[in-house]
Amino acid sequence: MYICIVKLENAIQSNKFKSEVQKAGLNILYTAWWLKTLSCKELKEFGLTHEQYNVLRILKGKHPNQMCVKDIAGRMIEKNSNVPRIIDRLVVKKLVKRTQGEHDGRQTVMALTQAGLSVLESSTNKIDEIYEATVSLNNKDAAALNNLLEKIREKEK
Amino acid sequence: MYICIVKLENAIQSNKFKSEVQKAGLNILYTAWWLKTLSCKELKEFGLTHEQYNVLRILKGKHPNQMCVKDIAGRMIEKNSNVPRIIDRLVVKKLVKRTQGEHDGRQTVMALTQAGLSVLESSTNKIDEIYEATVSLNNKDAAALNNLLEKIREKEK
DNA sequence: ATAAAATACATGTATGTACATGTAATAAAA
DNA sequence: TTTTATTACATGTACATACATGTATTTTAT
Repeated sequence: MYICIVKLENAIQSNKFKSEVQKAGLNILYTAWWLKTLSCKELKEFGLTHEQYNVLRILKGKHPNQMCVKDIAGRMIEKNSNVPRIIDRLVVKKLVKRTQGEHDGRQTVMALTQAGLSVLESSTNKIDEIYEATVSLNNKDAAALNNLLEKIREKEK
Repeated sequence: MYICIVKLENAIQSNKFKSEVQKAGLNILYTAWWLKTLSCKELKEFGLTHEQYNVLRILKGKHPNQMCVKDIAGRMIEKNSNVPRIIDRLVVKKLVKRTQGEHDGRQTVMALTQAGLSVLESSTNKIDEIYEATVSLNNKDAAALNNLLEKIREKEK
C-alpha cells in the first residue's frame, strides 16, 4: 500500500515544460496510460485484453443483434485498431460468434455469445468497482474535464 | 479539409455513459489517442515513432551526458515501454550511441549523437508547430486541465 | 571469502498499433 | 452490360506493449 504519485513532475521525473499546454498534452498521455494499466490488471483475470474488452462492450450495445467489422471499428476508442484480428481471438475463446454477411457478401457479422455476455458483465462489474475506488473525481469535476477535453479537439484538421 | 469531430459521442458513436466520470475516462483515452496520432503523423517524416521520439527527448535532458536504461525508463510516459529495444532501433539509425557502463558493469549507458540531437530539434519544431495550430487550449484552461488530471490520480493504490 | 539476494538489462511470446497491400463483392459509370 | 471504382475485409510487416524469464554483475549476509 503506497500513495500514488500524483504530480506529473514525479511521474515522468521532469519539470521542464515549455508551457501549461505542453504539460497538459503529456498529462493526458500519462493519465491515459495510468487508466489503461488500471483496467488491464483487472481484465487479466478474465483473460481479456483492453481492446478485446472494448469490442465486447461495443457488441453489447447492439446485443442480441449482429454488427459488422466497420461498425465496430467506428466505435473503437483507438481508431487504428485491427478489429478483424481482435475478433479472431474472441472467436477462439468462443466469446463472439462470427458469420458471413447475408445482404452484403463482403461483410462479416459478429454477435456476443452467452459466454461473451457473461464474461463482459462480470468484468464490467469489476472494472466499475476499481474505478469507483481509484478514480477520484466527482461528477462536477468530471463534467469540467469533459468540456476541456472536447475543447482541445475542436480545431479544424 | 474537414471539421474535426469534437464530441466524444460522435468520436466513438455512443452516448450511453453511466456517469460523467465514466465518460471522462473514455474521453481521456480517446484524446490521448488523438494527440498521439497527431504527432505520429509528423514524426513519420523524420523516420521516428512516438516512443523513439520520447527517448530522444529524455536523453536531451541530460545531454551531453549519458543515461542508463533505468533512468530513461523512469522518465517514459508509458512505463511499460521496453526501453532496450527502442534504443536498439535508435542505435541502428545512429541517433544514439550506446556503451557499456564503467562504474557498474550491468549498466548500458546512452547518449545522443550529433545526428540524434539534430533530428530531435527539427522534429520538435515541427511538433510544436502542429500543436500550436491544432490543440486549441489557452494557458488558463490548460492549467485547469492539469489540476483535474492530477486530481484523478490522487487516490491511494 | 563464499553463498545468497538484488539489480540492470536482454530476450522471448502473445497481443496490439499503424500502415500498406491484396482480394472478393458490390456499386457506379460508360 | 461491361468496365471501372469503391467498399469491406483479410493479411503482411515493422514497431510497441505487457509481462515472464534468463543472465551477468553487484551487493548483502553469513
